[in-house]
Order: sequence, then structure tokens, then C-alpha cells
Amino acid sequence: MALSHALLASLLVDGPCSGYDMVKRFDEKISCYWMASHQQVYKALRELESQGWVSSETITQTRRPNKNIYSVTREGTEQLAHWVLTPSEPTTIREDLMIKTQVGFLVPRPAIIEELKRRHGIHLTNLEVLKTIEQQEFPDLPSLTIEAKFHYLTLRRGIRFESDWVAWCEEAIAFIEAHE
Amino acid sequence: MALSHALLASLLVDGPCSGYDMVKRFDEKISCYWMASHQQVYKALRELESQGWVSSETITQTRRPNKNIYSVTREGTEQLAHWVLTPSEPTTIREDLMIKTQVGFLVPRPAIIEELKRRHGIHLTNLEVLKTIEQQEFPDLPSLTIEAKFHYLTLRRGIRFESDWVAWCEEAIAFIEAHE
DNA sequence: AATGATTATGCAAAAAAATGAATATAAAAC
DNA sequence: GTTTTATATTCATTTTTTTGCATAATCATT
Repeated sequence: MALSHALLASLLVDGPCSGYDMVKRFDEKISCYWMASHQQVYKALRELESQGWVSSETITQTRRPNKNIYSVTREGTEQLAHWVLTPSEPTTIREDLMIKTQVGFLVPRPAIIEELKRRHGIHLTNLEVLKTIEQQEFPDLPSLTIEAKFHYLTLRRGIRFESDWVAWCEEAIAFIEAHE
Repeated sequence: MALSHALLASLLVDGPCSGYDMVKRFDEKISCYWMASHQQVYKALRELESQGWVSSETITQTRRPNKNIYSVTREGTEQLAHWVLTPSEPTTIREDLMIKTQVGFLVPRPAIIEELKRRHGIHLTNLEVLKTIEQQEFPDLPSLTIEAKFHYLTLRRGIRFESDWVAWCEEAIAFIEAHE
């Protein structure tokens, strides 16, 4: 189950946090290549704790509900390192938009163009966010620690991913509009 | 459930087929942006039939087990067209390799480099297959029917996707090797 | 003073996906 | 001659993900 490994990785790299904070980290989806609902995250953290891979400390708060701060244990770190050494296959692609593109001829041309433009906008926005982070947090690459360099590589993956979507959307829109 | 729509789209674009053939279409993963096991496919086809979105005809064979050939019904086509008109959000990314990259500093440098090279090889192979199809099946773009053009666009998405992975792997390998 | 957003966590059910096992025939490879 | 691969489908179990519901206090806004 890679979700638990994603949680361990985040706790290790970005520091200990509560389930609530973890959900926010996932939602921000920056440098994070996993999505999960809050129900999944809370459950997985409890399971990780019962396995001994994370430990939690309850912070009693008066003005807010109490929160459990989770940290990776030594055993959790070892398990994570072990998992990193196992090969992983490319994730299966499941992309609604590609099915829709395959049968785009079923609907009026403007409808599919509109959807492609909408997607173009989404990916362009994501791209701009990621590029801003790149400029602000990684101004001088050679000086980075090895940890930061690995973090930078995941950011680069995101930038490429979003750029690629933007470029494909533009190609697709132009191609369909050029038909006839 | 987008799996059922993927099945409808394939039956419509690539023609009626059996569950067995459908699994092969999925496995070939060319111009197909969905993955499914044979258990999933057979189940989904039965459900689609009970909904009336596909119909099946049993072909009695003597030298082979009998097979059920599924075709999209008029209602199935309408439903698919209707679904195409609904907006779809980008698929959530769940990529093991990115988690591993995030915490790549936990393992010896050569181990992570090896994994990146392995992934590079996988995507390079995929890319070559897709590029061959592009050249063979789409030599003259302007002359294509609109159906073929939409099909071409999904192929282009695949080519971009694999190219992007190849490029990132190369960038990542070079970047890590340049450290220190 | 009421409304909505934010912080913080949890249970339960349903849907979807992954995994394991099974059947049966026949052609092809070793 | 035996094993492997291909054809063709199904059932059952487990895991994972999604969706809906629930609680409860505080902070900011109208």
C-alpha cells in the first residue's frame, strides 16, 4: 500500500504533523504525487501507528480540538528505505479525458473544444504555481542539500507533467479547429 | 464509473468484440488510457448488458470455447455521448516513483540511479512503439476522418506522456550524478 | 445575532480495483 | 510426449478508494 509510504515520506521530509495537516499537504498537491481523502489519511495514520511505523503525541488544545501529532519511528524509516529499494512499475493511466477524446466525434465540435480549453486553463494554473515555487525555493541548485535535490526533482516532474498537458491541449485544440 | 465508458468507447471505435478481445485491447495499451484486469472487464460488460447499453451475441465454436460478442446499443451510444459532455477533472496522480524520489536520499545513490534507468528504459520502449504506430497509421494527417483525428490525438497524448517520462528520467539521473 | 468557514477527527457503507483460484480445449513449442 | 501458450469465461476474497454522514468548538463575516 503506497499511501502509507506516501505518509511516511511526508512526515520524514516535511516533518511531524497531524492528520489534518497531512490532508492539507495532500490537497496542496505540491511536490506530492499522491491524492487521498481525509478518511483515508486518518485511517492510514492509525494503522501505521499500530504497526509501530509512526508514533503519535496528543496535543491538548483549549481553543481548538485536540490533535495527534504523528512522527516516523526508526522502524518506520527503515521500512520506508526498504520499500524505496523495491522496483515499481509505472502507474496505470486512467484518464477520463482520453476516453472522451477517443469518441469526441459524438458531440458537437464546440463542446469538446470548450472542455479542452477548460483543461488547458487548469493545467496552466497548476504550472504557474509550480514554476513560482521553483523560482522561490530553488534559486541556486548546486548549493542544495541532497534531500533538497530529491525534492527539487519531484517538483520538476510536476512542472513537466503540467507543461505537457498544456502543450497537448493546445495541440489538440488547434488540430480539431483546423479540421476541414 | 469510467471503466464502463472506456468499454463503450472501445466497442464503438474499434468495433464489437468479446471480453477476451477487450482485455487484449486494454493490455496493448495503445491509444487506450485505461487499465483493467480481465475480471473487471467481464464483470463490467455483463453489467452494461443488464443496463441495456450493450447487447451480446453468443458465438458457438467447436474448436474454441464459445464467446460472447458485445456491441454498443443505440442507448449505449447516447449515454456515452451524454457522458462526453460532462466536464471531467484531471485524474489524481498516484506515482510510487515520486514518493521514492522524495526520499531517495535514504538509500545508496547507485540504487536510485538504477531504478531511474530501469524506468527510463520502460518509457523509451513504450515511446518507440507509439512512434511506430504514428508513422504507420497516420502518414497523412489532413486526409484523416474526424474519427481518426480524435484517435490520433489520443496517440499524441501517449507519445507526449512517454517522451516526458523519458526526459525527466534523463534529467533526474544527470542531476543526481552531478551531485558533489 | 446568525451564518459560514476553519480546525480536528471519526464511523459506516458502497463502489471500484486488485488478487487468487478455477475450468476447459487446443495449438504450438521444446 | 510433455510443457507452455493461447482461447474464453467465471467466482470469490481482499484491499483500496470514494462517498455520505456525524460531531464540536472557534473564528471571521455580514
